Order: sequence, then structure tokens, then C-alpha cells
Amino acid sequence: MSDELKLTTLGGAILSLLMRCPMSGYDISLQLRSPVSYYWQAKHSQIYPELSRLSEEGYVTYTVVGQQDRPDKKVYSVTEEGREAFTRWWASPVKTSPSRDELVLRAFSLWQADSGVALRLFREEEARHLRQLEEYEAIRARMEAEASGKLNDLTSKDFSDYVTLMRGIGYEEEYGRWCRWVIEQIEQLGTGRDAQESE
Amino acid sequence: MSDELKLTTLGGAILSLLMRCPMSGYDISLQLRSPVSYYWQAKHSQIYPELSRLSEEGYVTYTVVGQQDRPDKKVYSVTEEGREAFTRWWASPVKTSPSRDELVLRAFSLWQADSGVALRLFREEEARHLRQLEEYEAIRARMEAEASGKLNDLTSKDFSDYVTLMRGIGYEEEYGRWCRWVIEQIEQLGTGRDAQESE
DNA sequence: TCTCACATGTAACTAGTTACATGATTGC
DNA sequence: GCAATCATGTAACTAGTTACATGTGAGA
Repeated sequence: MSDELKLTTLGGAILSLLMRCPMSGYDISLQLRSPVSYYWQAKHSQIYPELSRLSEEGYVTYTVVGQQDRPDKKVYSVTEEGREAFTRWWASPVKTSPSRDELVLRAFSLWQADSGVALRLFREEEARHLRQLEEYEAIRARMEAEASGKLNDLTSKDFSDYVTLMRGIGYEEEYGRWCRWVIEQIEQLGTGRDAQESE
Repeated sequence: MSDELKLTTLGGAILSLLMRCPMSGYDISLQLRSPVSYYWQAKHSQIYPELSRLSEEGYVTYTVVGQQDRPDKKVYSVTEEGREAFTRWWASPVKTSPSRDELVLRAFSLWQADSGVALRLFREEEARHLRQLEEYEAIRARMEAEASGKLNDLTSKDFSDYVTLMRGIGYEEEYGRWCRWVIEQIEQLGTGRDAQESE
């Protein structure tokens, strides 16, 4: 098992969690579920098969842990081979996935849209990003209060969390700013006919 | 054909180009190729079958245009039904695709990385985003010089282009800023042992 | 002769989503 | 009894990528 095999990004994502501490497939799916992780997401239907693959390749092992009040679970942890594969993956060139953004795609056809419909769309999206930003800011405040000491330690997991969080904050801020700017453009440039119709 | 059928996002992307002016599948693939379009991308192997589907559903039609010095081509244009489907799609709720970013995923494991390797990774990515930003800024300068009159007209295609471009600029600026900040953190917090090794 | 741009397609694969399937226990 | 959380899986599908396949004409 395991000689020069490469990790998929999903494999990397799973190992990056298991490197922090052993956990079950279910726990991984909670960490990687949509509203939680800014940086990577996956459903359990993708995670369980990937865990089997990682296990076959010898990158992870598991022990079945019986529980009294809930179903038994498989707790996975990273093997030495897994650690090596992970380090190789981490240092390898970053795979840049093509940017696809449906709102920006629609903005490309703003010229043919009804201003009222456009305003509704961009206001909804602005609100979504502001909500997400608030959530992130709350986490940030909590982290800065609770883990302030560890936030100048490159080797602390808290600092890594902080770094990814800061990207989420920057992303949402910038996205919200752009939405607001588009809304203002529509409000100011609109002929008045349909630009006024919703609020 | 064509009653309440919905467009895929790729279908929307293709129609958004054909709404601007009729063109061939090849032309569409040039518009949607990786380094060009910030907002949506697709390969020709995805575009041609999608054009067939759109054609079957009656959303587009084509005429074969013979050319003397190059191969013949099919020039597609949007039908009235296509226009209606597009308008419905444009007004429908935006499908938010889950955020997946491999660099941010790696940042999540910064705690276990070698500082030299991390610096290399983040410097490369910073450079990539700065290059992209420069490219966008050049386009922006050109647009502001050439199409300044149309940049206050909501119904002009130039203004739509400008709006999508501004998102690209904001995105790259923010991404670059975050990379820079991470690099500075690594340089300042690094123990000195491996943080210095690459310049 | 070879490569590049134009031009259109299909086949095989990988990644990811949605839906199906099962089963325990806790709290309402 | 019903919904929710914990827990693990598979099947069927959609979307997207890589590779295969073919052919023209221009220019080096």
C-alpha cells in the first residue's frame, strides 16, 4: 500500500482534520458541512467512501468505539504514511479551481434586466453576505478574547483557524461591498421608472 | 418544445453571451475560457453538447455559415422562447455554490507546516493574484478611457462588463491582501530557524 | 514539414449532489 | 407517535475535466 500515491483535495481536507485530532466520519461531515467551513465542504456521501480509500492506501486507521447511548462509531486517525502523504500534498502546487460565480454571471447581463428585479437580487445577496460576515465577526471576537495568547504562535491550531477565518471575513466584506456598490449604481442610474418600485 | 423547462447555469452562461450577439460554439468557448472570464468558465467539450440541448428545447437556432479561408461554422442565436427562459432564469434565486478554496484549506493546516514551504506557497499565490489584478486594472483603464460615456448607462453592455470587472478587481485585491498579511505573520512570528531560509 | 488558429464533436473519467436505506436513542 | 441527533453506508445522477478524434488553411 501507499507508495507515491497522491491525495485528492478531499483527501487533504479529511486528513487536515484528522491531523488535528482523531474523529469519526460523522464528525468530519459536521466540520465540513456547508454553513460551517468557509474553506472546504463535503457531504457524508462523499466522506465515507473517501475514508475507505484513505484506509485502503494505509493513510488512516480506525478503531470501532462502542457507545452506550448512541450507535457505535469508527474513530479514524492518521498513520505515519498518512502524515508523510499529507506533508507532500501540503507543499505541492495549489490546484486553482476555475472561478464560477452565478451572481457575477448575472451581473454580466445586467444590461437587459429589469431594475426592480436586479435590485431585489443584489439586495438579497448583500444581506446574505452581511449575515455571514456578522457570524464570522462573532467568531473572531470570541477567538481574540479566548485565544489571544495563541494568536502569535504559528504552530497553534488557533492561529491557523484565525488565518482561515480572516480570509472568510475579507471575502464577505469585499463581496458585500461590491453588492452595495452595484445597488447604488442601479439606484442612481435607474431611469426612475422601475428602479423605484421595490422600496 | 420548451414549456416550463429550466436553464442550467451553463445554459444561462451561454445564453448570456448569445443575447449580446449571435456567435459560434467556438466563439463561446473563447469567451468562457479560463484566463478570460472571471465569472464563468467552460470547455468546448461542455459547450457543444449544451448548445445541442438548448437547440432541442427551442431556445437557440443556428445557421451554418460557410467561410472561404476557414472551416464552416454554426452561428447560434437566441429564439423568443430562449429570451423568455433567460429572463425567468435571471430573476430566479441565485444558486450559491459551496466555497472551496485549496489555499485556504491549506492555511487551516499552517500550524503543522514548515515556514519556508508556507512562505513559498503564499508568495506564489500572492504573485498570481497581483498579476491577475494588474491585468484587470489594465482592462479597467481601457474601459474608462474608451467607454466612459456608456459607463453611466445601466442598459449598456459596457456597463455590465464594468460591473463584473469590478468584482474581479475587488476579489483579487482582497485575496492578494490576505496573502500578504499571512506572509507577514509568518515572517514576524517565525522562530527564525526556517522562516528565513527563502529570502 | 510542422505548428498554430479555426472549427466541431465524442468518450471516459473525476468530483460532487441528491436521494435512498437502515437503525439506535432522546426529548416532545 | 414523531421529529431530531447520532451514525454509516450505497445508488443514481449532474457537472465538469481530460483525452481522443478529425479536418481546413495560413505562415514559418
